[in-house]
Amino acid sequence: MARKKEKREIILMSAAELFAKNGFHETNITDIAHSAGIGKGTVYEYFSSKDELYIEVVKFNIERYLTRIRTSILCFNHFEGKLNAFIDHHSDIVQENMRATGMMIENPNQFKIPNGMQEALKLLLTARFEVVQIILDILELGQAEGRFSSSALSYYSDLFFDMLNRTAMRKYIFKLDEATFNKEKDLLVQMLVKGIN
Amino acid sequence: MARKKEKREIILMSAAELFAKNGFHETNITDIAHSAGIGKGTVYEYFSSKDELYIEVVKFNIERYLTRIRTSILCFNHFEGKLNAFIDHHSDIVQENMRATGMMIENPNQFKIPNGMQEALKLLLTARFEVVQIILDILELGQAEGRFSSSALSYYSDLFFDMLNRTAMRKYIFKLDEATFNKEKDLLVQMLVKGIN
DNA sequence: TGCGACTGACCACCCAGTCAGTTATAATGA
DNA sequence: TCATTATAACTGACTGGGTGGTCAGTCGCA
Repeated sequence: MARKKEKREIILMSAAELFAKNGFHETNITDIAHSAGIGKGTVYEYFSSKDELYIEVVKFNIERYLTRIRTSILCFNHFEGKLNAFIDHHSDIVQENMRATGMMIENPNQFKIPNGMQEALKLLLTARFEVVQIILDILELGQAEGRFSSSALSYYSDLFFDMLNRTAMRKYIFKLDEATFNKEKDLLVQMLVKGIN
Repeated sequence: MARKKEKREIILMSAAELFAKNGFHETNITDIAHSAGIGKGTVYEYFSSKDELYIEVVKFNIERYLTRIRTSILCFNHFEGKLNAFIDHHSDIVQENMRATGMMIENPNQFKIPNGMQEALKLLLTARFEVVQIILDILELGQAEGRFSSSALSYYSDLFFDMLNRTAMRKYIFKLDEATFNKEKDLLVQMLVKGIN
């Protein structure tokens, strides 16, 4: 029984890696099975279709992301601590698996998704809302601390998610050294704090 | 002769529309041909493969986007005018064809692209650089006008492209009325101007 | 009448999903 | 402890559907 759950996890991890690296269409079930060290048929013992597997991978990634972010900011009580923890952990996750987080940005831009994948899209949209809500909570805490006053924190939260994401990606894309990256993170925070009206 | 070029354009437009609406994999040549009002074989008189057609569509979209943006900001001489023109026209283009511009955001996030499509990825990355350069020029103009002083305008330009894009997309996603959208555009500009260090 | 534009039936290939057959594991009993 | 059986887990050759690309033949214009 534990064995069953364990193997499911292995398939999920292999699929997550391949989907992340190559995308949905360029990943086939045979490759996933091979990467998980099992036969193709076995995949279908655990997941009823490629679409379902993809949805489960999305769920898996979202779960992992949210858990990690929520845990990381839990131990801070003030605005600055929470914000920095969020920024650092988000950056780390992007670094480790750019596409898994990228999906939250990327997929919601698409109108039509293959076959039964509307489900995956909904999950990603919901996940984005949850992340933005986390950011909003942090900003409201900052507001309560008198850092700024604004009636548009919701808009800024939404924007900030993309700003942070781009900042984290820049490190990867432009192969920035740690010092430059840290400087950009500072500029990001300053822009947020000073820019909010 | 003119006829030949004209038909090529028709195929390109049909393909652009379908790729934009449904994505690469969910668009097949038969549909493109049908939408262009021609037979499937004819498509291959003008384009050697689906990949090449996609690349040409990407070029076509980029060209159209850059031309329009450049033209729109040309007739302004000062920071504010140029910035607002850029914002408005970018928003309009996003509105008209969200995915065509979205591609500039979306695709560069992918590492592996199907078959001979690395070309398309390179084009999109280059296009993004060009847009960011346009923004940078505007910001430097603002700096020359004494609006702000910073040594990181390049970073802010890069960030601003995503900020603007998200702002424009919010209008569509959340079906914002014109007044709310205008308010968010104002907040965006204020955040940029006040947030730059 | 010749030539270029056009066509869609056809082919070759890919791949998700199936299933009959095999292997591992657990259960039972002597 | 081991033989036997039952059940679950596993497998990969195979199938069917979908689609990119071809090409022999048709059409229409000069």
